[in-house]
Amino acid sequence: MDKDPLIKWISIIYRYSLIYANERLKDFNISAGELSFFIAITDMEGITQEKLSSYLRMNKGTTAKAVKSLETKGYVIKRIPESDKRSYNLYPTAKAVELRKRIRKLAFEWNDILLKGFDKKRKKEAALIIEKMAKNADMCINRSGENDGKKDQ
Amino acid sequence: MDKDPLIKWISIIYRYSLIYANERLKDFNISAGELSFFIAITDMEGITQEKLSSYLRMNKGTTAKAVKSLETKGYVIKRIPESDKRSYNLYPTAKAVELRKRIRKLAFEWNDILLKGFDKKRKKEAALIIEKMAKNADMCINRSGENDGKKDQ
DNA sequence: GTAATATAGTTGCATTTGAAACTATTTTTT
DNA sequence: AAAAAATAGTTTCAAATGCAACTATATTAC
Repeated sequence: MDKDPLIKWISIIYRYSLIYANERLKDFNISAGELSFFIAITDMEGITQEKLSSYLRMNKGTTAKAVKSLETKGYVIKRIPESDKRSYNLYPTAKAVELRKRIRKLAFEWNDILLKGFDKKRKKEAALIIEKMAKNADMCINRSGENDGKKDQ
Repeated sequence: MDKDPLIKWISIIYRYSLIYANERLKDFNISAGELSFFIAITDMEGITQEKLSSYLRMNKGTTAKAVKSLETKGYVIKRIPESDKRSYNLYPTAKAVELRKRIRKLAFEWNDILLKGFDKKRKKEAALIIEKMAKNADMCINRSGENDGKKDQ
């Protein structure tokens, strides 16, 4: 039954997700690694890199590189707010906003592939389980997985 | 509710799994990336790199590098079988066999962390769901997710 | 039995990512 | 307000991985 640890399957899902995303995103000149950043920035205009890192649980170095790349590609604009000159507010360009729906759709199509053969109830269950597992992992690594990485509501 | 695609959570679980494994494996001089290879080789003595790649759904280049590293570290021995001089049979060294139980335990401890707060039934359900999702991904990318990556029946 | 094809592995290059050291700014201490 | 600490980003290095081109051996076709 569980002769293989979960990490084996998680690893497969993750790596194949990247392969899928890279393939589907080719036309947009967006890489798989940039996908989550693209979505988050178009969803939360003005977010800082710090918040973005915490939202996606990404290392801030990784965030810096992804944002710079999206900027170079013309999808993101960085603006230094008067209130804090150390930070950037990140805004999607018109070009990014225009693509937003298509990119999101594509990301959710992968959900459908992963959940193929699941009935509605199990789909919901799967999403809850995955999210809970991620929060458990977060809690273990950061002792802070209880609020989706956002400021506490 | 599902404003974030599953890939966001999968990505977190995967990346945090690596962080956890790297930390826990430090003393053994085994890296997180080598973990699955280590486990598979100690479980299936004599397996070829080809089979290993297909079992773990890893690119064969990645497999080559991981195996070479485990060989350098003294955990794996490669033997060319008479039957096919292109291939290698991979065997764990005594040192690897000795560590096997501890390494496996450590990998499964991560399962417990991921599934913390799940009752027995939901744990089982979670494992099934994850495995099914991986197979769905595999089917999508390779059209071949129905037999655990082993030789086709 | 040679030529063509397939299979097993390796290597070089690129991308994704984390860690740690670094810079610059802001906040806190005293 | 100067010193110390915290915060936001950047950069360098290394690991994990996929891909594509490559070598070597085996199998299949003709």
